[in-house]
Amino acid sequence: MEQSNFIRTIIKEDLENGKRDTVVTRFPPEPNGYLHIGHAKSIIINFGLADDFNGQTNLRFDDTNPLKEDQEYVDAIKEDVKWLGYDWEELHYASNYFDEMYNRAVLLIKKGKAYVDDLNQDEIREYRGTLTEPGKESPYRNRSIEENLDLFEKMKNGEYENGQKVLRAKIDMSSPNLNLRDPVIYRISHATHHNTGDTWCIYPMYAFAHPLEDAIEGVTHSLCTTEFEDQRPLYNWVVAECEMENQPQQIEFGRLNITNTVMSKRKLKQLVDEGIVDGWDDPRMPTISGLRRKGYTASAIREFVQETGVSKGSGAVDEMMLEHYVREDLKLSAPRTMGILKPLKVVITNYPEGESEWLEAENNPENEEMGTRQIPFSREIYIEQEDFMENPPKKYFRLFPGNEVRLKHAYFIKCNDVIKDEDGNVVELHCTYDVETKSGTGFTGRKVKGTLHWVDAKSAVSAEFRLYEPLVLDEQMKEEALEDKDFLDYINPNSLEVVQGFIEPNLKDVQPQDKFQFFRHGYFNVDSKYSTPEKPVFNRIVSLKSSFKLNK
RNA sequence: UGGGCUAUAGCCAAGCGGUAAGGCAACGGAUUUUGAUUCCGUCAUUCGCAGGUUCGAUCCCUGCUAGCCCAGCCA
Repeated sequence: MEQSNFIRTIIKEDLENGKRDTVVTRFPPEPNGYLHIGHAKSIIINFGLADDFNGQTNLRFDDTNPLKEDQEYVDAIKEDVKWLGYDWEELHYASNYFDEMYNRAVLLIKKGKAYVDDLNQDEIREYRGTLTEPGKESPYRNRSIEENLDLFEKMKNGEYENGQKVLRAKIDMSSPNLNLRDPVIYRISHATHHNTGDTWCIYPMYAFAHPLEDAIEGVTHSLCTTEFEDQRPLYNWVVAECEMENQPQQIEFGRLNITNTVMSKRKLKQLVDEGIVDGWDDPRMPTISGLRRKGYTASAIREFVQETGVSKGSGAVDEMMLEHYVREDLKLSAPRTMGILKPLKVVITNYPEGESEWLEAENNPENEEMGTRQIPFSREIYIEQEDFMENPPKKYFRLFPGNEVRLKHAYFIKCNDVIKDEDGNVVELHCTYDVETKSGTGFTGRKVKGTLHWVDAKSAVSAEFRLYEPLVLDEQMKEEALEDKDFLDYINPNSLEVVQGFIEPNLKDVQPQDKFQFFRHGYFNVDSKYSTPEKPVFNRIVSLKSSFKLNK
């Protein structure tokens, strides 16, 4: 059952009442950075809606500003869209329409609907007026059509410096909608474009270019975010005055916000440029590539976005919801295994020295098709440091002196002695095991409250685990407003914790992007950048939910 | 304080004049060799507020209030 939302309703009506007989959407990123999960929402809405109505979706690079764009971003964007599971019908570049756009601008001039302005940037701003006061007309506003044509051509021919002249639409300097106060539609920029090279030195502005791109491609429903709502009258003006055959309809939806998540390309780029993160695909980044490297699956992202809905609201979705969908997705597909993040050695004093045995373990008790594996067990093992307390509070089910617990897939052990170093730190535990309690034998003689995961010390494989927290926390960001600080001053110092531990020997050949559940720790992904055959590196995708709270 | 937009549970969100879907979170309880999962149950007599229209209003009208967006030669 597909969810109901206002855009779907509009499209359905357009189809039913004959306003449209097909649906064409487009995903139009500017190649000036990597895609983030907010873009994923746009992708899913555009491709999803077109799919549902047997329409088509194009990928179009909105590359009208050579100063900020780069081929690297074009490539990354294509990869991310594909990885999310979508195939575009046609691939376009706005820059391929520069000739057409130029001609349409000339048409506007000929119709007396556009003029070349000599005002500089500051003057244009002053003449624009304010939110509450109307603007005033530029002294160059009433140049003759011939002069405008001549000047515009000279702009194109490179006879002026950057900023010396612009082409403006002639609309209404007193409009309450600032976008209609003679918006600039072409500026001079002597810059090399990633696609058109040095062919052009004038480039169309978004407000002029975007509606033309949509119209040229026959887009029916041009879906964008709400900050473009005020541009809609201008969008329609451009389509009409440029006499475009197709008339796309712009519809705006609320952008995706997630708690404790930076969702601004500008800020994300800042984090990358200043080296605060390890590139656009740093697992802490909300980029598609970052989420992928962290271990998120495309289907989890799709589920999340779909369940999160489409509306015009501007609220923030709880990050817990994103985490929920990746747990849900990996629950049956990720093998469940044991990893020790912060090891504490345990010697089982009554286990024969030099001996070891193999124990059978299910790979996923909720998915029997995943089969079983054999894991070694012997006299010395590692358990988690936090699974032992010398002086536990009430309701602590794990190990403490005199207490007996179950070792997952193995035996019951009881803690007898605590070995400490000179500083009083617990460095080793001496326990005894009970042969009769072996897993799978159906032993019911007595019960224990806790089950611990463990790894055989002799055969354990060293591994690195990377644990993440949000890069910035909303609570701390609130102070930013009060204290006039940059958001970089609020980077969470605990956003990355690296620990060295152990994994089961049968995990020694893991490959990048392999995903596992380590019992009680959560879901992990083999890092695609730092993991090596000698030393696997695991990124924690998400922890398991836990109702356990240590109250001291 | 000009214009545009939005207000439904702690969060996201259906609902389109006939008496409040769903998901996340939370909280009980059962099962459990992951304090996980699973299961069962609880969670808006009321839809920002105040009026009005109507037999009947979350839905239509009016007026308030709150929040978001707009003064790039960015997109």
